Amino acid sequence: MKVDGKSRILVAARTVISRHGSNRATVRAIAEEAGMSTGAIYHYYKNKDDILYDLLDESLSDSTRIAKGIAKQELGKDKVKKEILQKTEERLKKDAENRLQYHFAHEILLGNKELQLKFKQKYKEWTFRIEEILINVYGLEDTRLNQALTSWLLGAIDGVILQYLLDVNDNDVEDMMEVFELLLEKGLPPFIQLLNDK
Amino acid sequence: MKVDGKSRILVAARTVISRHGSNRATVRAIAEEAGMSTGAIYHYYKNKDDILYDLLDESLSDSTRIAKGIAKQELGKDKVKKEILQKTEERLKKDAENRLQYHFAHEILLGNKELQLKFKQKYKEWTFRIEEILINVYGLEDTRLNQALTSWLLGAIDGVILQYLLDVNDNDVEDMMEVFELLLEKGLPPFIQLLNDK
Amino acid sequence: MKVDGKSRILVAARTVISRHGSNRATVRAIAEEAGMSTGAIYHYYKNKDDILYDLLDESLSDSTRIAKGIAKQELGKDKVKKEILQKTEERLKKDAENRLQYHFAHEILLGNKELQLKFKQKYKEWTFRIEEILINVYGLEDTRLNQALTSWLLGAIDGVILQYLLDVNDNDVEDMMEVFELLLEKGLPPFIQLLNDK
Amino acid sequence: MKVDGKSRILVAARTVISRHGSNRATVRAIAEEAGMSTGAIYHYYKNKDDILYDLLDESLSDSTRIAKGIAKQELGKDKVKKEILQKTEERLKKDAENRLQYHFAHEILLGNKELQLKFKQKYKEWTFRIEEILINVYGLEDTRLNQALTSWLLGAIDGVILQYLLDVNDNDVEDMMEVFELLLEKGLPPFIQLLNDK
DNA sequence: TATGAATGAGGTTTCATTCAT
DNA sequence: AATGAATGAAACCTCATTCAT
Repeated sequence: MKVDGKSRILVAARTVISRHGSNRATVRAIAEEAGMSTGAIYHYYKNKDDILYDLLDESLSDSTRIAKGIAKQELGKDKVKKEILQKTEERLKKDAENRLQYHFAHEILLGNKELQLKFKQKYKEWTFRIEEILINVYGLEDTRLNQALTSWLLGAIDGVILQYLLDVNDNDVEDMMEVFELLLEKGLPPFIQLLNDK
Repeated sequence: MKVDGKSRILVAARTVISRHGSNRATVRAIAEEAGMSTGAIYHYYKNKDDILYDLLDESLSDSTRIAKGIAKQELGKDKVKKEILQKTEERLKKDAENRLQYHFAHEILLGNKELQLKFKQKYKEWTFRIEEILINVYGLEDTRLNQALTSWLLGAIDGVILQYLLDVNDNDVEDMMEVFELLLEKGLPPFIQLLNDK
Repeated sequence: MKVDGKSRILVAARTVISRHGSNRATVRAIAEEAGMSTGAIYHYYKNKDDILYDLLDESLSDSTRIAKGIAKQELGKDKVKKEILQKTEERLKKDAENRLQYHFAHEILLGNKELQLKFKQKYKEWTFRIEEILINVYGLEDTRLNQALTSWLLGAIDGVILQYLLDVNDNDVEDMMEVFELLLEKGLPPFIQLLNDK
Repeated sequence: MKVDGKSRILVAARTVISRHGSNRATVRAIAEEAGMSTGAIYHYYKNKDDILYDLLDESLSDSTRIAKGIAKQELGKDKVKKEILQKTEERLKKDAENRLQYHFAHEILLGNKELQLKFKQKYKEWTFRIEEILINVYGLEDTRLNQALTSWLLGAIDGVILQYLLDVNDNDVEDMMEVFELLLEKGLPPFIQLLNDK
């Protein structure tokens, strides 16, 4: 079955961006990886940014699907926690995907407004899903600090991912997850109670 | 008093890299900001990367000094907590400095080994300082998961900083700090107890 | 009724080249406008230049037909003058057609010999027609400067058309035509007498 | 004496643009002609258009200076006419300069607004100078059609220049000038009288 | 020390043209 | 007849770095 051009380019771009040590994700490099000429790229995409957008869309959709999946389930609370633990562990290990996301972050830092907007939108959705879970599973009430709490949780995961990408975190993922599990099981419940009581 | 060349260049580089929207930190831009010619830059530095290294050194030293300062103090526990809160709040607000650090992160992701090593070294030192504080202030014992815990704490702060840089975190810094304070005051003690009991 | 491929391409090319603001008349643009693929273009034409040649032929034939039409008519002198005035006014207003002609001019300036030859041939014919009219209507005799006079007349019209294309001529076409009419009616007769007397 | 970079580039650009048969005035070609690398060009000019603007400025300033020079002189009428004839003849023969101006015209046709504005401004000034001359030398009064008349005169010259550039005008410049002289000497006076009487 | 002109490799993008289907 | 994916050369431009002065 022939794979269509856009898909090939996206796969190649993802590969190139993720490749450790890859100097830069140039159009030339993407084209080479995709096995086409640079000109061919422009047959499918108007410009380089458009490739990035598609890639981001894909990448963000994945994350969102997972977040939604967990939040929407009519599972027992224990199952939800297990689900979160598993997905988080998987994410810590998805080097390529994480590398990609930080590539986007860098683009945004360089001033790419369009990318920033897309990212912000998705981030809002994620915090919303997390909040949903905290409410359903942990009994979080509607406090003034709900959003701040979810931001800290999301931030912690992102921060640890970055540590792994930069290779400055020597802990086994299993150890990190053990602490995380303890947090979810025993740490969060009383902490959320504190917030509710405020 | 004449400021020496290297200092001028470092200040200029910091400014240029941090400048919001500055698309690229070119040698030309740094030279211009420093009020010298591009050629002059190469009198003081062998190449552009060397500027980065010095800058990273400076930047990391700052952070380390703060961490050391807090850990070494023979202060009462309350004072230490206040110190941490204040420094953390300050850091969340130091846009330029944070932007700089993520610039380094990006360079490392692109495969700059030398930078990576320096970063790793410093990161080790930070986690050590944090652990020290957790031991002195919170009575953390020598558990197998000490390092994982400190990594989560450091990661959370880095992750939230990144959220602010990317402008995807709409919470006031004050709200974020309120949750953080609650964590330090009421959340951590029982959590550390759990770890000790394991 | 099916329109044959070449015609469709010519119409499309004319449209694209003439389109105000159209930055470039690419084969792709022509193909799109013609509702076919780029490949199809090359079924009908060996290369892009050949399209231009055909287009020029068409365009020049139009002008020539008009010139011939006026010259050949066994009309009264007044009718001929009216005819000239009307056709000239029409031409000043045909933005698309004029834009096309200056596109050809540009190609010639870039060194396209073939185009140059075709153009030259047609230009000769036009000056011949104009001369014919000057002889029949104004009684111009066979002077040494006949050709120079016709060149000035043709040149004036071309120059003014260019002014309009470049949007540097703010006069109403009606004002321009009023002066032109005065020239044809009252200015040329004595001037031609002068030439005859030389 | 060392020639400064901008001058060298301008001279080279002028040469390249003017060169008959030159396929296109690319930055590479200009750099080659100037004896520098393409990168060096960008040391002096932000982009290619800026070179064009400088070139146009120069070119237009020349024309304007000539127009001003003629108009401002407190010369006798005969001297002014001689001056006009001489300058016009010179211009018909300046192939390189004329080629340059039509290159600008083409850029404007492609939609370069900035260039268009500069051109329009200068064109206004020229028509003003011509009108001045017509008033001082030929006694033209303040009629409604003054501007239209000057546009025709300017247009005629531009049109004839284009004929020469395209090599479709086989007349000797001398013959063209003879007709032009006759126009200035004998043709214009009665024609302007007609306009005044309207 | 210092300048800034110059290089050259490499970036993104455009486009006429070819060719398997 | 027709498609449209693909090529490859060449366009403009950027930038770390070198070097004569």
